[in-house]
Amino acid sequence: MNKIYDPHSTEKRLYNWWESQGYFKPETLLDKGLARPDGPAWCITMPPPNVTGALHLGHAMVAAVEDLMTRYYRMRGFETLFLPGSDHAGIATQNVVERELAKQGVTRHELGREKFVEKVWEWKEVYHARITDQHKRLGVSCDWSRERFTLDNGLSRAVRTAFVLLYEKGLIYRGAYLVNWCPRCESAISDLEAIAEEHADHLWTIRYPVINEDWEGPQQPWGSGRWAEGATEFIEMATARPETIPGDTAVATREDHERFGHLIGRTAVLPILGRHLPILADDFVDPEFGTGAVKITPAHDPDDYEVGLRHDLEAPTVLTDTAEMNELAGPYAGLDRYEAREAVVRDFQKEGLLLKVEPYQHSVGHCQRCGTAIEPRISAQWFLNVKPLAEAAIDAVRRGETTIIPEREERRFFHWMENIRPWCISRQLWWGHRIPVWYCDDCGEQTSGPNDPDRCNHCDSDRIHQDPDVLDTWFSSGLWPFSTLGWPEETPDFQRFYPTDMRETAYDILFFWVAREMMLGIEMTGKAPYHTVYLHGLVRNEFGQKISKSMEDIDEYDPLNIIDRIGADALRYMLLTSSSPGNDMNLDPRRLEGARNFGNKIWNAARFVVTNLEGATGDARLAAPSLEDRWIVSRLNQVVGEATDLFESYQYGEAGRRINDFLWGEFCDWYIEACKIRLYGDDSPEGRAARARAQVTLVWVLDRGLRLLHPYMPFVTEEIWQHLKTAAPGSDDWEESLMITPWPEVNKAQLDPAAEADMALLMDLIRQIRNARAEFDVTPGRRIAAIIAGAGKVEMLQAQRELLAFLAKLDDEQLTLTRSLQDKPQKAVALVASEGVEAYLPLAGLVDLEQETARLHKALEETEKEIQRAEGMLANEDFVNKAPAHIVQQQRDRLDEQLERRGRLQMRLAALQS
RNA sequence: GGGCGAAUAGCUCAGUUGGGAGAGCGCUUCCCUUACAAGGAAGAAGUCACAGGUUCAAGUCCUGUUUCGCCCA
Repeated sequence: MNKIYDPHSTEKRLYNWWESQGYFKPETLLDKGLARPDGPAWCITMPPPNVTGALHLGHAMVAAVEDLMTRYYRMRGFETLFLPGSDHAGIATQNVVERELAKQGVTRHELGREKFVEKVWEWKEVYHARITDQHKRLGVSCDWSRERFTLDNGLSRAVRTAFVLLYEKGLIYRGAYLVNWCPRCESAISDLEAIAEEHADHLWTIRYPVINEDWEGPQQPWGSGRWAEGATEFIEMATARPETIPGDTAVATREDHERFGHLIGRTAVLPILGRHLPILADDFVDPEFGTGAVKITPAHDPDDYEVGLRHDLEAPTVLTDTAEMNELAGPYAGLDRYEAREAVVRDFQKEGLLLKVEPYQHSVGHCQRCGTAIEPRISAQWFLNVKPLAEAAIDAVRRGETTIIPEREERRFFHWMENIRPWCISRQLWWGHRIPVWYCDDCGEQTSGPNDPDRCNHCDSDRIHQDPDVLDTWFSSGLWPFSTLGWPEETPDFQRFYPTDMRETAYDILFFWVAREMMLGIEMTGKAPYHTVYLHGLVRNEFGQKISKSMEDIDEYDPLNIIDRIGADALRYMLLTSSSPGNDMNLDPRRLEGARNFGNKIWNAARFVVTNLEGATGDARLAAPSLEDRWIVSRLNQVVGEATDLFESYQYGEAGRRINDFLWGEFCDWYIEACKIRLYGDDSPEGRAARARAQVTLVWVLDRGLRLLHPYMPFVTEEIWQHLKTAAPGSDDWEESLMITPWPEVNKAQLDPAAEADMALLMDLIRQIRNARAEFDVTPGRRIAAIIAGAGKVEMLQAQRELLAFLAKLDDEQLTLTRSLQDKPQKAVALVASEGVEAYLPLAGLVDLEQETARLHKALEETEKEIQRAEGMLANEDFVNKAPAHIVQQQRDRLDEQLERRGRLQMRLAALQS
């Protein structure tokens, strides 16, 4: 084994080996008897990444958490399936490919639908392969033989089946409603995909003339400057969107409006076009906003759309698919929406109808994928009435069929679900699942069904054509937990693994995806698709900024670069232990190094163990376990119990830190050091027996420690474990690989409180001696004399004499161990441990009386503080009466110990001063 | 406007039925001791944002405030 662990020479080799051995496949677990067909199964489907580009740290987080879970359940003996796949990501992928084409000066329309879709498939093949490779670099143990893609035949069949079922139930319907329209994508998008962004704009106050006895309408053409000549009454309103004026069909105010209320029922004249507009009363008008009157443009504003429905208004659409003014916009036809805005304002000014311009901050919806300002627009689209599905999903979470972690996300889930609106599922795109509905050119009716029809179901005409649009990507993603398992077929996988166990993803797609999976899962299968939703936070950079492709140091945050630099294990460990569920993480490169160092530390611990196994027989029976053996075995069992409990409650960060603390802080820092006595001991029969005992225990503890760490750092632990397996005697019955080795279980018989207490005392004593050595500037290597009064612990100390001398660097020949001391050495450092144990270090020539006195005073002060604290609590009757007995007892014990300690320190001080 | 989260050591973060404040990095001193300098030994460092309250006991529970961030409308 090399002195430094090298991930580069390890990771790919191990991954290929694991995969070639079939360890990622549930069948292999059954074949090897590691899981049973009648035993528990565990299944998670991977959130399918988009085939648009490369994986980022968010994906690395997904991979790390899900693979951790998977490896844990696999080791626990579940028939485990981590099912991978990717998403065609309709609008996102289409955009990316369109941008590529634009570089060559080609549009998709020039290419045509068929050719364009071919191009997208080419793109998909390249990036899909890349993403798969990247996932493998992260070490994910998913079953690639079951990999799925949302446009696969099987999944397309699931989409078709789901659509037809919902269509036949009447939950999917087509109609013309106001939708969010992206004029760049030339497609409708759902409410969730319209991202509201604050925008610095203007608010224009304008006025429309009102017909009265003086004025019956414009006599001069628009643009003459005399259009409103003669008008004597006006209604004023504020608008941020003057370009939509040609679409106005009413003006609204409130009945109680001071200036305009009396105009209700009268008729205003729409500038530009001269259309007659009723002046309406509607409570939606905010009297505080603008002038207290608003223009109503039902086809281009959500609020106005509602007003239009209430008052049965016409809703002329004045913008084209690409947000240019159409022929209904009169003189502005052909202008882009922003050019039109300027032109309209200019003309209003000219006609004396513009009253005021103010800066105005408001939020504008933008297309999630291309950032273009969306245009609310009336359009014929397909909708899914999700209301009843949402109710079932809410119910499933309320009943606890599905639990969301962290819990607060359940409240967000409920809030969104309770206010859900019909989901616009059609997209005017070319990349995706084509809507399985055919229109009849003769009777105009629709035909849909599981298979492509030849004829109209209604009039039997063969003159039918399919809807050109495709479905929202999230419609197919929403079927993911069961479509990937074979649904709608009752496949063995579906029967075995559905409902799945876990949905793990970032909280920012709770609505986009989890909500849809819940709704569609329950609707299609009658069961919630998983019993647990675990949501992790977003990965940000060191300064809390969202990591985006435009950042200068973006390469620093590329998971592949990080893996190249320090290995996948370090990245995984850092991601898994640096935050808690649902909370964002600021990635700190220093933590990455810490994680790498941890892996290297364990590597070197293993190197020590392995290199000290030469000549090992594996027969420990000839020597009894030492104190440190009993201690480390007891501690290992404790940690196994804690880690398992933490895993079961999804506290992976805490579990990872506990495992680290144990391996580094106890196994490496104390146990390995203690073992050196026996490993480097003599070759007598007793020496050999003791060595064998140490070797067996080292292997046993390291083996189990590696199992605990494996889900976090799969590569380095497997590599170490293989070395250990090769070197350790009696390892013939080990599994071939750590990843299929059982998760350790607590053996209560191995818990040894007495050994833990004795070891704690020894460690305390050793630390105090080391501390004194440092304080009195003892040369690090020098062995010093010591006199130890062991009181009731003298036999134990006697037995651990060698250990004590070795770890505290005491000179064995000058080490005196007695029960009690009559003549205490004057020129010596005095140390007080628990259980009445005292130690004196006669550091000839080094101990300054003054310094020692000061040191003792400081120790005394600390003890006094402790005593006051405990006495204060125990003097409080309420505490003694109301606190649980064990807490009170704890304080009493603490007080006794400190009182005893104080007594000894005082005696020592008195002795020094006499 | 409504909701949620965060505020703990110089930095990045843990802290789960309420019971003596933790880690990594950084800092100070010492050590290339035959597992590991990506290391070892010892140490310094926090009014747990602020103000109230509940409780024998509050970083932890409740109320309010401030600052930052997110979600929804």
